[in-house]
Amino acid sequence: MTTVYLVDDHAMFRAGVRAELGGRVEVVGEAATPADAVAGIVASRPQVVLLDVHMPDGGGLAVLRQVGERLPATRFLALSVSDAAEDVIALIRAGARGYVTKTISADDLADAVERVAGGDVVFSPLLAGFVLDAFRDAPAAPSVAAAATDADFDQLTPREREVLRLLARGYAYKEIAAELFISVKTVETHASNVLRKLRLSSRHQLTRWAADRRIT
Amino acid sequence: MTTVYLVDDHAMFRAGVRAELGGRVEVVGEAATPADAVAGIVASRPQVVLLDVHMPDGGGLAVLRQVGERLPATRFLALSVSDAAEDVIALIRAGARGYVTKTISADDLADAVERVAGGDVVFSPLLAGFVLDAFRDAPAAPSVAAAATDADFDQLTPREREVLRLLARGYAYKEIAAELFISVKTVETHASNVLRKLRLSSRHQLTRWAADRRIT
DNA sequence: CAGCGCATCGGGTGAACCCCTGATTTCGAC
DNA sequence: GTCGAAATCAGGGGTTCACCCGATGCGCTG
Repeated sequence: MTTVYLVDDHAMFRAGVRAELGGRVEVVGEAATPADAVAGIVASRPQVVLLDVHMPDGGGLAVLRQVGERLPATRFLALSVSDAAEDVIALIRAGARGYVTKTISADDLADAVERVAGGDVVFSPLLAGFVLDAFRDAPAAPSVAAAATDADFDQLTPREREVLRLLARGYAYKEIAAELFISVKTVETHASNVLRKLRLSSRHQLTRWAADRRIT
Repeated sequence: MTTVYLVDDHAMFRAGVRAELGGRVEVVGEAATPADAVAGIVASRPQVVLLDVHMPDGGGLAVLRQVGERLPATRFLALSVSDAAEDVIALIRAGARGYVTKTISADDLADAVERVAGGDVVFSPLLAGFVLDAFRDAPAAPSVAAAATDADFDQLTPREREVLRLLARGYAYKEIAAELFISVKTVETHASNVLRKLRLSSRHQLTRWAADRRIT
C-alpha cells in the first residue's frame, strides 16, 4: 500500500483525508506546520507527501524546498483550495509532481496519490490547460508577474508597508495622501519604491500579490 | 444530541467533520452546493447548519438568505478559511450565529456547535476583536466603496463578465482587446459598464473585489 | 561632521484609465 | 415589423499611474 504523509494546517481536513483514504493508502504521519512537516517526513520516509499550499510560515513551498533536497525520492502532490496560476507554477517549479484542488473527490484523490507514487504527474483537469500555457514559454497571456517573494517584503520600510496596505485595498493615490496626511507626490514615491522592491510592475499585480497574502 | 447539517464544497473536508464530530453531534445531512443545501436543510430541519463561506453559486451567504427566511429557528455557524473582515461581517449581518475558521480543532468545533445550538454566539478569538470594531461605528476610512454585492454581479451581461475576468487578472485594456478580438474602445465601454453595475470607481477596487471573491 | 537611510515634496512625460455622447448591427421578443 | 437589449466602435476630454529627474530635512552611525 502506498505510504502517504499529510501536511495541512486544518485538522479537520486532515481527518477527512485520513477517513476517506484510509482503505486505499497508508497514512504514516501528518503535520500542521512546515517545520513539523519537514521533521516528520524525514523521519517517516513516505512515498508521497500530500501538501497543502497555503499555510503559515511559508506554506507548502517551504516544505518542498527543504525536504526536496534531502529526500529527492519523495514525491509531492500539492493539494490546495487555490487554482491560481502563480500557486500552481510555483509548486511545480519547486518540484511537485502534481497539483489538485480540494474540490476533488475521495476516489479521485486516492487515484491521484497512487499515480504520483507510481511516477505519474497529475493535474486537476481545469489546471492542465494553463500549466501547459505557462511552460510553453512566451505567455500568450501578458504580464504574468515575476512573483515577488516574502524576502522582498522584508525590505520595505514601515511607511512603505503602510502605503502598500492602502494600495492593496484599492485606494487612489489621492485618497492615500489624504489618509496619511502627506502629498500625492510622496505617495507616488512610496508606491514606486514598493513596486520596485517587490519586483512588480503595476498596481494590479500588487493587489493580487497582497490578496494572496491576506494583506488587508 | 445536537443535529447538524453540513455545507461545504470540499467532500474531503465534510468527511473530516463527520469523522471527528461523529461522536458528539448527529450529522443529519450534507451538501456541496447552495442549491442542494437549501433543499436538504428544509427537508432535514437541523438545529445547526455548519456553513462554508466560499462556495460556487453565491457561497454560504446564498444559503443563509434563502433558508433564514423559511426556517428562522435554524442556527448557522459559519466555517471558513477566510478571516477577512468583509466575509465575517457579511455573514453575521445575514444572520449567522457564529464564525470560526477552519484552523479550528475538532474539540473546539464540537464545543462551538453545541454552544450555537444552545443559543450562544461563537467567534474564533482572533475574530472577536475586529467584529466589535466593525460594529462600533463607521470605518473612518475614505471612499470605502459601497461594497458591491453578488446581486450586482448578476446584472452583468456575458460579455461584461468576460471582460471582468480579464480585468481582474490585471490585463490592460489593450491586451483585453487583443485577447477578445475587439477594439480598445469596446473594452472601455464594457469596463465602464462593469464598474457602474458593481458600484465601484476604479479598476483597482475591481481587482480587489475580484480577488476577495476568488474570481480569476 | 560626513555619510546614509528614510520620509517628504516638486516638475514633467507618456501611457493607461474613466466617462460622456453618439452611432451601427444583430438578435430575439412582443 | 417594431422595440429593446447586447455588442460593437469612434471622438474627445479629464484623471490617474508609473517613472524619470531633482531637492530638502531628519536622525543615526562611524
